[in-house]
Amino acid sequence: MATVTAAERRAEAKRAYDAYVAACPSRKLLDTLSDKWVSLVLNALADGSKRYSDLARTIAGVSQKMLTQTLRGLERDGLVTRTVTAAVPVRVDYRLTSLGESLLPLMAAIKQWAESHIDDVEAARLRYDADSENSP
Amino acid sequence: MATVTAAERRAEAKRAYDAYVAACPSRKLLDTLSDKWVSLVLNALADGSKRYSDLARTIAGVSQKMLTQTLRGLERDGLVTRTVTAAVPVRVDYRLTSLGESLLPLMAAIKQWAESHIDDVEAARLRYDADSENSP
DNA sequence: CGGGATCCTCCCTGATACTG
DNA sequence: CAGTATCAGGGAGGATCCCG
Repeated sequence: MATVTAAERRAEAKRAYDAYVAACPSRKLLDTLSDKWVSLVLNALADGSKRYSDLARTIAGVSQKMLTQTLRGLERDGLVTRTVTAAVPVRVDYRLTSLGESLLPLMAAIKQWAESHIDDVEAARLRYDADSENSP
Repeated sequence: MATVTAAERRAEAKRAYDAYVAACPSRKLLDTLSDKWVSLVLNALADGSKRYSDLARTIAGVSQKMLTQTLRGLERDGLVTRTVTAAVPVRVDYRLTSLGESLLPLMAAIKQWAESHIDDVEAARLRYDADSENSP
């Protein structure tokens, strides 16, 4: 890589995806990944396929509308597969694709970080709010 | 309201934070971390402190309202520090705290994943949309 | 059981203007 | 420069009803 001209570097920089650019597709993808329901759904599918009702039970507080909407988006983006088993009653299973599984460790890490650092954050909030009372 | 026994309360207290529970503080923290601006701001502060205007320039498309609001939230949660330098004109610098730095690798990984897998996702979308045209 | 369709309500967000 | 204040609109998201 010794002979990389400045022009080549400029061309590369121009071509590479950059999530800081508002119009860049990767920025929009980052926006969708930064959805509260996406991270929870992906984590919920960590250990194999789950039925729709299983997901709804695991992720407390999600409305069926948002769950369906989130799953549709993930399916469209190739992160989960949707399998309908014709039976009575109908059975629908969701499972991570290999692409989804490549993302899972990152989402799991975020979720875990939130659960293990919430104490630090709440302590910081108390300090911040206490300071705010004295200034105005 | 159901009666909650002392044993139940003890069991609840003993249980670790679980982001799947809607009322759990860690769930709310996960929600704030799952904010499109939060991930971008944290990434923008990766290599040292930055001024307000630097951040606004780095993160294309953010309104000053949302940037300020996001920074205030991050400051309150103890993820960034805000330093005002009395001068003309005023200078305000933002920097990650150690807590914020512990989160940075995770956010950077997400951003990088988005930039490197956007092609796969767009391909999946084309396939999904193509299939949808044949069914209705 | 697993949604689709509808309605309705905030709040997120984007301009715009002003200040220290 | 680094915000604060205010207003308006648009879409995200919840609740409800219904169907295959």
